[in-house]
Amino acid sequence: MELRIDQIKKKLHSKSYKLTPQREATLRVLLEHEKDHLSAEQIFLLVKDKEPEIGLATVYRTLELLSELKVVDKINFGDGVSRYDLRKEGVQHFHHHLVCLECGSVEEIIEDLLGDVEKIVAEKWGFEVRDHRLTFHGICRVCQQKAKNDEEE
Amino acid sequence: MELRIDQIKKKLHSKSYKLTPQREATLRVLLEHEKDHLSAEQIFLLVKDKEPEIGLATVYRTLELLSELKVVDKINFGDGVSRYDLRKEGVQHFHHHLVCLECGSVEEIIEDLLGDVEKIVAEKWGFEVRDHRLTFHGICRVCQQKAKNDEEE
DNA sequence: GTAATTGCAAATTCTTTGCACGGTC
DNA sequence: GACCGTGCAAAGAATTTGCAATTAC
Repeated sequence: MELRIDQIKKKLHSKSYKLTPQREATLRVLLEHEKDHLSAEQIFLLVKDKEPEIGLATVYRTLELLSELKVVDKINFGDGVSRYDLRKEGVQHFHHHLVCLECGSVEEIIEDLLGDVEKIVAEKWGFEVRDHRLTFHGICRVCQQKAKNDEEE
Repeated sequence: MELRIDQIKKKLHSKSYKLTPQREATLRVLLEHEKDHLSAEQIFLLVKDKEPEIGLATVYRTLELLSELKVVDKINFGDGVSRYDLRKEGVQHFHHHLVCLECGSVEEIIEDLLGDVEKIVAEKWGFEVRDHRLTFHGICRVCQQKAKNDEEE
């Protein structure tokens, strides 16, 4: 984790941004909740535990900055809020998501399933792919099992 | 087009909703702009030409209703607004999008490129896919050409 | 007739901005 | 001391809601 923070610190410095305590606290929250797809508000509340003085606007500004540096990705699952997701280290493509329509859980797929598809898009549509967003909506394993159990009753 | 409206009318009635002039005008706008990914505001302005008395709230309520009936899909390209896209008739899956980072154009891919990927998700993650959202961000053919021309100058 | 629907304005929610102050090299 | 970054409050944008009046079936 310290390593990760250090890398990001260098990235900031290379563009003459500073790693302020507020920014570091925000980063730590993101690192501690890598799988959670937090909203700005949720991040703000968690950061407040470490840095009680921080304001919501600073969190927004930090997240925007980290987006710009490609440290986080801003995503949107169709509820009204933006969520922020740390880029996986060393993984070039943005990961995919499985959103359960039943329980709302969000699972991540780190593997890149779109290699072939991107090739097709490049060849057939002449489109140079830089990034992608792929989300599946459906029923997760747990809820499928639950439905099956309910039937048996 | 009249056929399409009639089908939707039946769908509404089957859930004891009415086809009001406002709803019909909204539908007509959507049908006339099938490729355009309009925002609620844009739809509102277009509907106003047909039904000057309509209010923005009604458009929002209509779009929500049509979403519920799976007549339209609500999508989000990461700018602050929701956009609404008519479901293609007879096409089960939701189509994909190519968003150009340079000029902002949005192209549609109607073909389903995800058949194999959905199979993998079902087998490997035990996830029952109901729908998907796939958007590629990159550089469109036109902007690639433009960049090439600029280089040559 | 009557339950559904509308328009309007006010309220909410999420996010951004203006600005004076504080910290850092 | 210039400049970047911050907190706060106010502004802004998108969407939702309450309600009295209206309308489709």
